[in-house]
Amino acid sequence: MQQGSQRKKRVTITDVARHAGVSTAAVSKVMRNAYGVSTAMQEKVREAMAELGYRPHAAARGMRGRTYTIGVLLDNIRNTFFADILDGVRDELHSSEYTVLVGAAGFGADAQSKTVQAMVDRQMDGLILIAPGTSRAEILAMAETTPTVVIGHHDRSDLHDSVVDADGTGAGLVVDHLASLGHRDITLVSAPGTRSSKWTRTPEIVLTNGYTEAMGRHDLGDRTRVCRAAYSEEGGYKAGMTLLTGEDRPTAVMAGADVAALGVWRAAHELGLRVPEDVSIVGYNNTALADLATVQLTSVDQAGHDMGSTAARLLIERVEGRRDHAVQTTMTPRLVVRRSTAAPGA
Amino acid sequence: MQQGSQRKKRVTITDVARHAGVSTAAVSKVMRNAYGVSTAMQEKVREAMAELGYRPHAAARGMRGRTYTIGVLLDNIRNTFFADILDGVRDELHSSEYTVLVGAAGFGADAQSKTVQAMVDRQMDGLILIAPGTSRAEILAMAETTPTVVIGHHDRSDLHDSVVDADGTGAGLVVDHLASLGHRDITLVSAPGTRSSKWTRTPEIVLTNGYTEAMGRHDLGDRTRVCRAAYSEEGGYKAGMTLLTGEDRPTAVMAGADVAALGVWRAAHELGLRVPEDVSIVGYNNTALADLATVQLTSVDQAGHDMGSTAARLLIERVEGRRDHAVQTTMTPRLVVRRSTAAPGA
DNA sequence: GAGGTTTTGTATAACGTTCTCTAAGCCGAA
DNA sequence: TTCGGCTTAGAGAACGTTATACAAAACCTC
Repeated sequence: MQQGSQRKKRVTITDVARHAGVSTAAVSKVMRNAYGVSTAMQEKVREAMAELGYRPHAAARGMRGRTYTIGVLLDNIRNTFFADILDGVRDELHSSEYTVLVGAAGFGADAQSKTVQAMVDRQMDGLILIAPGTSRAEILAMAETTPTVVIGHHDRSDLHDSVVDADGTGAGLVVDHLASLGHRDITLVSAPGTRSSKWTRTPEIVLTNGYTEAMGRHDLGDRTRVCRAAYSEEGGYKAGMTLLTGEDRPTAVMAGADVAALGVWRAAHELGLRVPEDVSIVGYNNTALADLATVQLTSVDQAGHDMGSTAARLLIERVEGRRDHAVQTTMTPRLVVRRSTAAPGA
Repeated sequence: MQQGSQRKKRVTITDVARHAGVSTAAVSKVMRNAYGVSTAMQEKVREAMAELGYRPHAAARGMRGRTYTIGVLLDNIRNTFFADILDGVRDELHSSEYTVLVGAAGFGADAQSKTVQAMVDRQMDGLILIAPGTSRAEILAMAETTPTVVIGHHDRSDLHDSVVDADGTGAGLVVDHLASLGHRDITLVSAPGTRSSKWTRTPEIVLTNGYTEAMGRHDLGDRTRVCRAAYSEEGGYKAGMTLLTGEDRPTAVMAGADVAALGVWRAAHELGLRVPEDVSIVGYNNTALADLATVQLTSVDQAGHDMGSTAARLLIERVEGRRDHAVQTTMTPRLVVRRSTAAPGA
C-alpha cells in the first residue's frame, strides 16, 4: 500500500518519553497539564517535545476522547453568508487549540447526512450545522452523542444549542420598506421546504410567516405570493424567469438570500427589465456581494460573523462541559437600503 | 467531562461480531472485502451490520492506516474560484468512500501551516493544497509522509503531483485582447509574493512573467506596470485606488482574480470612472461572479471544476498506490470577453 | 486414503493515546 | 519511631480497528 518513498515514522509520545527519560504517562500529563507534575518534569518533557518536533496524533487521541476538532456543515460554499459565519467561527476559535474543518455537502439531504455521519465517525468534539437539510430526528440522535449547535432553524431542543436570526422581523423590515415606497405586489422568493425533514421552523418558514404577517399588516394580504427556489444564483434565476414573464408581474421581489436575489436580477436583465425602475429587488444576508459597486443590492444584515462566533462560543462551553442546558440565541436583523429598490414605475 | 445526557455507546466491530456469531477479524475482512471470506460469511456479517446500524470508527481506523478522508486546504472561501475547484473534487470523490473535509485557513502562512499540520495529525489519507502560502520546504516534508497534490504553483517536485493552469498563456490572452482594442497602458494587479516561502513559480509569478512577455511582444515593454494586492475584494479596492488616482492612470487594469477585479471596479466607481468607457477591467478565473447580470466582467476561464476533479483523481491514484511517480497536469486557459472591456476612450 | 494444496475462520499483537490506580517519596505530628 | 497525609511518577489497561500468522477444514490428485 504505502509507497517505498513514503516511509519516515512519526514521532510518538513514546519517543518523547524515552528521550526525556520518563514514562509516557508523564508526558501525557504534561501535555494535558494535568495534576501531579513537578516543574522539573514539565521542563524536561517540554524540551524533549520541542527537540523532537513532537505533535500529538489526533487519531489516537480520538480513540480516547477528544480530537480537538470542530466540524462545520454547510450546504453551499458559494453562499458568501456562510463565509461570514465561518469567519466568525474561525476568529472565535483562533487562539484555542481546536481546529475547524468544513464539510461542504451540497443541497442534497442524503449527502449532508453522509457528511455529518463522517464527522461523527471521525470523533469530532463538536458540530456546527448551518441550516441542515438532514432530518430533524437524525440531528437529534447525533446531538445525543456529540455537542451540537444548529444555526438557522428555529426549532428548539434540549439536546442542542441554537443560533438564529429573527427572520420574521427581517421579512417585516423588507415589506415595510417596500410598502412605504408604494409597492403593493411584493413577491417572496424563498427556499423550498425540505419535505419530511420534520423541521417545523426553518429560516424559510419563519421568513415566509413574517412576510405574510407583514403583508397583512399593510392590508396586502390578498397580494401575498410566495415562490420557491433554491438559494443559489441558478435557483433565483429560474424563479425570476417564472415570476417576471407571468401575468401580473410583481413590482418588487424579495429573496431569502442575496445569491438568489442576484439570480432574479439576471432574469430581469435578460428580460429587458430595469432594476429598480421596472422591478425592485431585495436580498437577504447582506453579503459582500450586495455591496459590490455594480450591484448595490438592498438587503437585510444578519450579522453572520456574530452568529458564527456565538455558535463557536456556545459549542466550546458544551464541549468542555461548562454548561449542560440548551440555549437559543437570537440575532436582530437590520435593513440596509441600497440602489436596487425604488418606488414602482419610478 | 462528558455530560450525563451524552452517553449512549457506539456500535463497534465487536458488537457486530458477537451479533453475527463470528470473530472480529472476520467482520473486518468483510468490510475491507479482503481475501478469504465465504459468501455465507459475507451475508451473515452484512446483515448484522445493517441490523445494528454499524459504522466503522474512523479514528480507530486512523490508528492503523487509512482514514478515508481527503483534506483540501484553501486560503479564502470567498474566492468562488475555489468553490469551482471544490465542486470538481467533490464530484470526483462522490461515489467513492472518501470524505472531503475543507480547511479554510485564511491568508496567513502560519495559519495555513497550522491547518495542514492538523490535517496530517488527523491522519488524512491525502491532501489537496490550493496555492498554499506555506513554505515549500514544509510542504515537501509533508508530502513525504502523505500523498499530496498542489494546485496552482508551477514548481515541480518528485514528491507531489501538481495541477496548474498555463497562467502565462492566460496573461497573454488578456494582453492580446486589450492591445487589439487599442490599449497601451495596461496594468497588472497580482498577488504579493509570499516572501521566503521559496516557491519560485507561484501562479502570480508565472502570470506576471506572461504579462511582461506579452507586453514586450506588443512593443509595450516600457508601459509594463505591476501592482501587488491580496486576491480579495478589499485588496483589489486598495490597488484600484492607488492606480486610478495616481498620475498616468492606466486605461486598462487586469487582475489575477475576479474578486480583486471587482475591488478595482468599486474603486473606479467611487472615483466616478465608468467601466469600460474610462477604464477597462479584466478578471481571472471566470467565476460565477463575472457572469452576474450587473457585472459582466471579461475574464479568463481556468476550468476550475476540471482542475478539482483532476486533482482528486491524481490524489486517489497515489493514495491507493496505483502510481508512484509525480505528475504535472496543465490546463489551458480561455478568454471570455464580456462588457467590462472596450477600446480606450470609447 | 495418503499426501499435498487451497480455502476459510480465528487468535492476537500492534497502533498512540488517556487515565485510573498504585507505589514511592517526603513531610510533620503524635 | 510510627503513622497519616500529600505530592509526584509510573504501570498497565483500555479504546476500535487492521493485518499477520496459523489452525482447521475442505478439496484435489494419484
